[in-house]
Amino acid sequence: MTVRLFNTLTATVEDLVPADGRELRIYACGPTVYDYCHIGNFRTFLQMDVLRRFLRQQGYRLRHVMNVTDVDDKIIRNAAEAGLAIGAYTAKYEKAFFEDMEALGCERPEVVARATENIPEMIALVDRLAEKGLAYRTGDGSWYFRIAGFPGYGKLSKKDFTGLNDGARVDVDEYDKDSARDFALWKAAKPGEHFWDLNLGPGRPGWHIECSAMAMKYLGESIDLHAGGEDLMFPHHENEIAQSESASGKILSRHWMHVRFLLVEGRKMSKSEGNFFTLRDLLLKGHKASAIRFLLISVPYGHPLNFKQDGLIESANAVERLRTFAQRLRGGGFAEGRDAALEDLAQRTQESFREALANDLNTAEARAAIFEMARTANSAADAGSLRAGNVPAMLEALRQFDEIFCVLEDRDAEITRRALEWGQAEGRLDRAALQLQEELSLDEHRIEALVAEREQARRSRNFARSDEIRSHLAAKGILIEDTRDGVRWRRR
RNA sequence: GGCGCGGUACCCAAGUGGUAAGGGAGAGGUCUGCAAAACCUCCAUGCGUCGGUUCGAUCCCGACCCGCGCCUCCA
Repeated sequence: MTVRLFNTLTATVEDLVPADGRELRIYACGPTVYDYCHIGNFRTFLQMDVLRRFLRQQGYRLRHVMNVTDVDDKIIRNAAEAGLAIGAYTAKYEKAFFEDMEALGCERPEVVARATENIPEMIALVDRLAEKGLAYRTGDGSWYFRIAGFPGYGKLSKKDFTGLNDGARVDVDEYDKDSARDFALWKAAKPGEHFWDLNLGPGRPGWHIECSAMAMKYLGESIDLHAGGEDLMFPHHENEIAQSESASGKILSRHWMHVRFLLVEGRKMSKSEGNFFTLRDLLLKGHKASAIRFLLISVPYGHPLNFKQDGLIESANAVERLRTFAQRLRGGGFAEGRDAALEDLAQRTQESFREALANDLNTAEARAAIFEMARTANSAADAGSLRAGNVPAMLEALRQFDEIFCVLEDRDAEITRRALEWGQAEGRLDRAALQLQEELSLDEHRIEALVAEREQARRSRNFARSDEIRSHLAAKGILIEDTRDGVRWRRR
């Protein structure tokens, strides 16, 4: 099925098709590894994950490149403060980033490109621009891009730069630029700073050039899709377009996708507002990784997502409902035969799911289809009309759902344990986290033993003892359910 | 000031020119030793306000109110 996505460049929904008819070439802006990533960052990466998973499910072949920005002003500053080489400083955060991505169930893109490993390519690109008269050097040895030399500037963000914009907010530090809007391609090194000295003079790359150079290196001069958070639209992506298209004479990307912001309680997340959460913060508060993933992908990428911690509880409950349903189907015990209406439902669910995602990645509608199937199927199972022959198609619908949403398998306790280990090593465990650690320290054998003892008590109709065990476990976050097919336990 | 987005039930949140998906929470019920799970019923004559177009608008147009984002580093 052809996937349709809103294209920022044309402001319309368009088919996503590989230009070469074979492999879709995607470049997505990745993290700057100067700190732990926050959930706003992860909303974007998670939405990209949904996109790539769905594209592959629909038969697309992908070459998805994500950059890791491992040199910039903050990194240089923080590394110097920590007395570390920048590589040593960024290694820690890059590692944490991929651990977090793994915890959230994000697939690794086909190519992960580090800025510091592609400096020669960036320099070559600046050279090309200089040859065309679009890059110039200022008194301090920095290189800038001449925006006046690129007529299309502003076409992505729909900004008009033809007027007299200079002067509105002039950057006083950069007085010798030709125009206040001109942006840095190469920043001259200040004393004591890390620098590369090839043929542009000692310095380091400007932010935008890395993406232009790496997209070109790994995907070619013209790609199918370029994506990132909405804040990157301007100036970052606009500047990439200016650099790449000036150098190559070709369109950088035919399609542009921007993930809208995640807001916290209706406001933009920022450290100064105190509404700033990293993934690790949330895990240590006891939120499940699956709930975080489910919440962050449940609102379609084209809408802002209003994040609240209560939403995570709700999402955890919603995920649990689907897990319970899947378990029920797998548990079997249904009468032979096949109900035609339910067979039809399973097919329709698969179609609705696929169609919702193909329509500009409408994850909200896609998940609604699955919940509808779960409700009807549960109801039928209660009534006895769900037959063994209906199970495979329903499990297939769930499989297709989980290939994208990736929340049914329960890895939550393990992921939280890892976060707790990290928190302990970093001295970041507060009372709530210690309580959580205590709960998770109860191992499965011990739980199973207590559950068995409770079963024994129940059989001899010693309900006092049975309830005592149940409430003892409940206090440790373990919920026990007696079902027709025996006992089942799970963590709150 | 410029550009843009959004205001849908208690909360989160899709969506459509023909009368409001889904999830969570809540209330009542079925089942259960009791719970839990699951299911059933209830929970917006209503989709920011006011006009307009239309046989008909939450969805189109206009004005207004409110909230937010970008325009500077930022997913």
